[in-house]
Parts: sequence; structure tokens; C-alpha cells
Amino acid sequence: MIPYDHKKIERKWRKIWEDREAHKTPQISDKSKYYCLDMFPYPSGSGLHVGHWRGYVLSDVWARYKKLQGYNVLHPMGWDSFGLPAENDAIKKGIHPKINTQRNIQNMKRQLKEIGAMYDWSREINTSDPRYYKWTQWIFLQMYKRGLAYKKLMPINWCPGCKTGLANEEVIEGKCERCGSRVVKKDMEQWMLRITEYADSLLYDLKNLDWPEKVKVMQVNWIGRSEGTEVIFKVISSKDSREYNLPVFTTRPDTLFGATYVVLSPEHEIVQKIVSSPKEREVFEYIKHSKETPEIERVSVEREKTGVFTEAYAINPVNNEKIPVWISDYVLISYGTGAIMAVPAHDERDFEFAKKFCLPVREVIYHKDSPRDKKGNLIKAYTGEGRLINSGEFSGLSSEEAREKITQWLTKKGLGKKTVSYKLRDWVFSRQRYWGEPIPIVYCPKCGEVPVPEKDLPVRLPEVERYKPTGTGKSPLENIPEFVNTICPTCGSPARRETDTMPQWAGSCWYFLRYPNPHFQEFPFDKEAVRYWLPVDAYIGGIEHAILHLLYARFFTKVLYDLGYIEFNEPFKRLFNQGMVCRRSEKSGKVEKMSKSKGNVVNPDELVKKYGTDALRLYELFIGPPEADCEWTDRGIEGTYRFLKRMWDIVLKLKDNFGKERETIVKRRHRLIYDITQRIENFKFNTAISGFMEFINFLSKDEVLDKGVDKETIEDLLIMLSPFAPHFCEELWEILGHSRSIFEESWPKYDLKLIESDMVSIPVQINGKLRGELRLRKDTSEQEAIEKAKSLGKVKKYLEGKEIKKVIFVPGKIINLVV
RNA sequence: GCGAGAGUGGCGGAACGGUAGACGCGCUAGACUUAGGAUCUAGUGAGGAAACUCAUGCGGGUUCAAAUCCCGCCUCUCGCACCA
Repeated sequence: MIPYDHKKIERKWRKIWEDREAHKTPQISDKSKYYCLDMFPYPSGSGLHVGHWRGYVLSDVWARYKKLQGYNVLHPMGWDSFGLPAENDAIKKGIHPKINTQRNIQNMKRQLKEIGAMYDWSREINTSDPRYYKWTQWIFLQMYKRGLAYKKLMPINWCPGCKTGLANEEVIEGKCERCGSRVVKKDMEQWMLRITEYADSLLYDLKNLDWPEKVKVMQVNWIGRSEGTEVIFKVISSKDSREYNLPVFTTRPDTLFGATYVVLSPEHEIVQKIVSSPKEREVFEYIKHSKETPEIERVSVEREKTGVFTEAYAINPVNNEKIPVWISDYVLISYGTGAIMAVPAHDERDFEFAKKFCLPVREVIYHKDSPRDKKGNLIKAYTGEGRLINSGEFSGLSSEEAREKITQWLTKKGLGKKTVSYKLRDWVFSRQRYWGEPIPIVYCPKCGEVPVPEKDLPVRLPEVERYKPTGTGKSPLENIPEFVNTICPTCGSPARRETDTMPQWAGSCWYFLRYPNPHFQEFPFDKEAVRYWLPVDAYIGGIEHAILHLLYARFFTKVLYDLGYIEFNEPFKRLFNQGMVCRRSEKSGKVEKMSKSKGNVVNPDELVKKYGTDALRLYELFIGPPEADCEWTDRGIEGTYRFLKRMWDIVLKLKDNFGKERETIVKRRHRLIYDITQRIENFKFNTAISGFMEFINFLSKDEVLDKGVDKETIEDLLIMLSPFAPHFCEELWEILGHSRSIFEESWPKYDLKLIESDMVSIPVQINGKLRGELRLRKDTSEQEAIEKAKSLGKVKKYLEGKEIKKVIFVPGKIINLVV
């Protein structure tokens, strides 16, 4: 008998698939489509480890399963090759990003091919290819024309390590998401995208998506919509007694009568105008200090509150009370209006601040559970709802009624209005780096800011010698006169190009639209092909993109939808996040996510050599539930490898003399089809594989093999296993005499009637404890079943001298006798 | 602090409120072998000679019956965190 030779088989089928163009997806077809997309990787220099494999295997099994179900499946792959990760890798190695990226792609593509996935490589895309980024620039111009891209001087997150500005989303705990450096604030002219305009749409459309709840919640929190009231306080300058209108945002207008002071963010523009001369120096020092304080510290909850009194006063519009105006860095310039009314009795932060600076606390919401000392004073803020007190004509109302009434009152008097605030900020879209899409804008001394005409796209990234970030706040492109100097597209005068480039995320915001026709010349995407293929039916990738990429891609999709270019406003119908593969790290001694820096990676190359791709694919899935993190066990793969070998032997043993269909086997077959189908549908690939193992254990019993197994059972088994172990199943399929690929077959069907058996085994319990087991016909009457149960030897013993108080009989399930 | 998820053998993990530990790793014994780190067979939660008892993070509850449902804790992981 031929032994299972994974090397030979895998090499053979990979070549056949390539020669036959087996994975080439037809552009358009009569079949229903299924778009199964992996989050495309950036071409990293460290290559793939078994953790990366997991997601790719998962999506490939799903894609192949859908193909067997008769769908026309699109399962493409490409490269997210612009941006910080690729550029930092190049700088570290001292190789030009273009060369380094090419090399990395070559290596990763080789590794990806080892997985044996059905990627249609003829559709490969690469975001740093001018034929691709031409269209990224084109989309930017469409946004620019609609006012969705604009330039603004603003304090942005500056990473001193990467020497570039970052988006809010790229700052994690005050540190750069890429390099871990502390991010500082820097005032810079930046290109911005007006993502806030889409805040509500990004929020409300989440509810129709089949996404993990966790990711949806993260996006909801990130958008951070909160409804409230803008209240206008009058501020009288202590410098010159001039009056200014100061809007503040609050979600609790019901506490307005409890406002005993006002706090401005140190960066608030009005501060300079209202501060008294004696306080000017102190205020200036405070502002300087807070600018220098790293965001991470400034925002720390534990930190004691600080602040300075401006000696100016504000008028509370609702009762004309004069209250002091302070500045403090616990008020953020970037949220709401950058100013708050402070209600110490009902806000913890305000309470803390009031205690420190001896400011009055006035209760305006009464509740019996307010935390008080013996004298009846609040010992901390009561932040819940209640009934209004000390609130003039509004006293006696509930918080909810009061919010409505007070807002109405303010609106009528022109002193306030209902508003909505968001945590979401506009997207900082400029990077002062070389390796990215040049922003297609020209500055003309006569015409000002001029967009590059579409016919002149792409604005090519010049070939340069020096590509390292400058740290001056300008991109390295600034030093390339051939790039910078151009002529104005409008008037022809000498002009300068924008030298900032787009962020890493730009290309991935729309790549899923390009795959349906990746070589299309006339437009970013082929509308016809997009109409057929989009939206993406299943999007598979890591949870780390829960906010950044997924939010940005949704934003681009919505913009393109509003501009009439596409007919759907959500790109990814279903999202699946695979769990991370972890392993004990020698350095830390902890079980951590696999990564090169932690030194706990497992290289798939050696495993493929020793056990084969198919055994590794199986183990990647068998290791645990796909959505859960898992711990890699080095010897675990032995199990799936042995499984394949045993199955191989059984099929070869059977192939020359298949038996007739036998009832027991047919029933087991239908049971298997049912189980496997259900488990795959529910993404329970780990238990699907254990189902195959159980079936093989059943088949390998001598009595089963001796009595014979029919051909159809084995063929169905092979078809069902083929998404998991494609090379292995193709080979056995051929050995069984088929000349067509197994992936041309269709998924087997089950007959529920055949699954249900006439005989069932029923556990018998006494007082809920298992005491025996009964084999019964399914339709046995309750009475007969109970009698039989009572006569079981073991059961009899327990019933001796006892009285049966209650009998539980669940047909086909259980018998429980209570004594 | 807030929000979400998870705690089951030596290990990875199975279990529509109904036989806890499927399947696999590892381990033990045996078979075949010059050999076995290949393969096959049997066993493998703990205690006990056995009958049996005890076991799903801890403590309560509901139920004939709870890993599963409810209440209260503990631990871990992840996300958010002065957002007014």
C-alpha cells in the first residue's frame, strides 16, 4: 500500500491547480456570488508565523466550503504596502522602502502559497503601485471637491520616534501605536478628512451589521455620541469689562442651578481676553505647563486637580448669578466647547476641584440615597437622577422633565439649545513621511490651493536617495526640488506641490472595491463588477483593526455612496475576528500573543516540511474555537497528522472492494453530514474536525471494515474534508478514479429521517444520580419504560425499601426516579 | 472606575437545563519489532480493595435534574477611561 506522502501530494496538487488556473474566479457568472475577504497584510520583513496562518486557513476553509455549496467565490489577496510599518522596516534595514517592500512581498507570497489557499493571484493588488494609488488620490480629490478634505492649523499628535503627525486613533495610552514613543502636541497645518460629518451614519448603520458585538461596542464608544444642551454664559472680562458669550456643553441641564463656577480649558481662546492683569503671569505659566505635560499624564484619573482663577466672572443665564471663571486642564479643548459649567454637587470631577479650591457646593438634585455625612453635607458628588431643589420655578421637577423644560426655556430666550457632541474627531490625514501617497494638491502664489487635475494623476512618489523622516515637521519630499517645483494647473505660474503624504490607512479604505476588477484602467473600480460582487459577504481578520481600519473603510464607503459611485453604504456585511495564537515566552515567562519581539514564534515552514500543509491547516483549526485566543502546543500537530495517515490507510484499504450500502453506515453518514454542516455553518471548525476524527475511529474498527463500507460514504467524507485538507482530498479523490477536481463536486445533503434512530439509550437516574442505562425503542410508552427501568438490577437495589415519590420521564432523554 | 468576555483532568479543549470531561496531546501497559521517537490494542478526573463517594473559580438559590438559569463574591484577559 502507498504510504501517505504529503510532500509529493502537496507539490503535485499545487502545480495542477496553478496549471489549470483552478483558483481563477470568473469576472461575472450566473451563479450567486460569495465574496470572502481576508484583511490584506502589510508586507512585513519577519514573515509569517503560525498565528498569521490561523486567520488565512479559517477564511480559506470557509471560501472552499462556499464554493462546494455552489457559489461563485471571490477570495483574493494583496498588499497594504504604503505607510509606517513598511517604511519603518525599510529604515531599520537601511534598504529603500520600494526595494524592501518588493522583497518582503516576494517572501510573504511564497509563504502564503504554502497555505494552499484558493487565492486568485491574478487579482493581486498593491497599494503602493502607482496604478493603484492613482485612484487613492482620485478619491481624495472627490472628497476635496465636496469639502470633505480641508487644511487646518491645529495641535496634532506628533510622534517624535516616527517623526510624523498621527491620527487620534493611532495614539494608544498616549503612545504611538507603531513605535511606542510618547506622543506630544504640536501645532501644524494638517490635511483633515471630515469623518465627523458621518458620525451619525457610522453609528446608526452598525446595528444592521453581522459583526461581533464587541467590535460594534468599541466603535460606538469611539464615536461617543452624547446628547445634551449648549448653554451660553456671559463672561465679563476682568481686564476691560467687555462681555463675551461663552457656550458650554452639558448633558445635565437639570443641574444648571447648581453651577457654582465655570472652567475653561487652558487652550481656550477666550482666556487671554478675560484674565485679570495680576493673574496674567500665573495663567500663562499654567498654560505653558499644561502644554508640556504629556497627554497621558494630563488625562490620568488619579492625578490631583490643578487650576488657576482668572478673576473674571460668568453670569448663569438661568438665575443671573455671578460665578467665578477658572482654567484647568481637566477640561479638554477638543471636546464640546472646551468649557464647562461646574456642578460640584452632582459631578465627581467638579466636586473634587471644588473641595481643593474651596468653591461652594450647592445641591440641586434631591435623592434619598445621596452620600451624606452626619451633618447632612454631601461627602461626594451625587451623579444620579432625582427631584430638583433650589432651582427656582423648576424645583420639584424630575431630572428628566427638568432637562426638557430648562432646555426649552433657554432656547426660547436664545441662551441655549439642544446639541449633540461626539468624541469622534476629524481624521488627521497628513503624514510627514516619504512612503505614502502624495496628497494631490498644488500651491500657487496666484490661485492658492489648487487640486491636481484628474488627468494628471497619479502624482508619482519620486525616486529618492534620502527617504528618512526629517523631524522638521516637513516631509522628506520637501527636499526634492524636482518634486516640489511644478506649475499651477490653473494659471501656469510656478507653484509648489504639497509634500505631505497620506497615512497608512488610505489604501485599505477602498481596496475591497478594486479586487472585482483590479486591472481596470478608467476608474478606481469597475462599477459593473462591483455591483455583482459587493458588499463583502465575510470579512476575516484580527480584532486589532476594530476601530482604525474598519471605521475608515466604512467612512470611505459612505462617501462613495453619497457621491453616487456605489449602491451600498456598508462594505462588510459580516465580520469575523479570529483569536490570537499565544505561546509561552521565554523572556517573560508568560503566555503571550505570538510575536517576533517576544521570541515566542513558531515557524510554519518546518512544520510544513515535517507534517505537511494539510496537517498544519487541520491543527490550526483543531486547536480551539476560532474566535477564542488559544495556546500553541508544539506536539499538538501530531494528532491531526496521525488522523490524516489513518484516514489515508482506510481509504486505500477500501478502494478496491467497496461494500454495499448498509443501514448502520448510511445512518452514520447522514449523521456526519448533518454534524459537519452544522458545525461549519456555526464556525465551529474545531468540533467539525473532531467529528471527522470520530468518524474515522468508527470506520477503523475491524468489524466495520470487515463488513464493508460503501463508496458514497467515503466520497461524501472526502468532499466534506476537502476544504480543510485540500491536497489530501484531491489526491484520494483521484485515487478513487475521478478525473475532475473534488472542488467541482457539490456539498453532500443529509436526510433528517435517516439520522433519527429507532433505538435510543436512556440514562436512568435515582434522585438525579446516574444508576443505569436502558436501550429502548424510540416509541416505547412511558409506563413500559418506567417498568423496565425499575427492573434494572442496579436500580432495583436502590429502590429496595424506598417509596417512589415522583417519576420524571422525558421521552428519548432521561428517566429520573425520586425516592 | 466603567463596559465586555472567560474560569471544566497533567495540557488544548467538548457538552440544546438531562450519562460532565467528546476529540486530541501527554502518560501507563501490552503487541509487532534488531530497535522504536513508526504503527496497532487497551487504559487514563480524584479518592477507595470494593460498594461507592467527591468533582466544572468561591458562596448561596431555583429545579426531579445546573458547567449551563438567578443572586453575591474572587481571579484573569481585553477594550474605554477627567468626553462634562
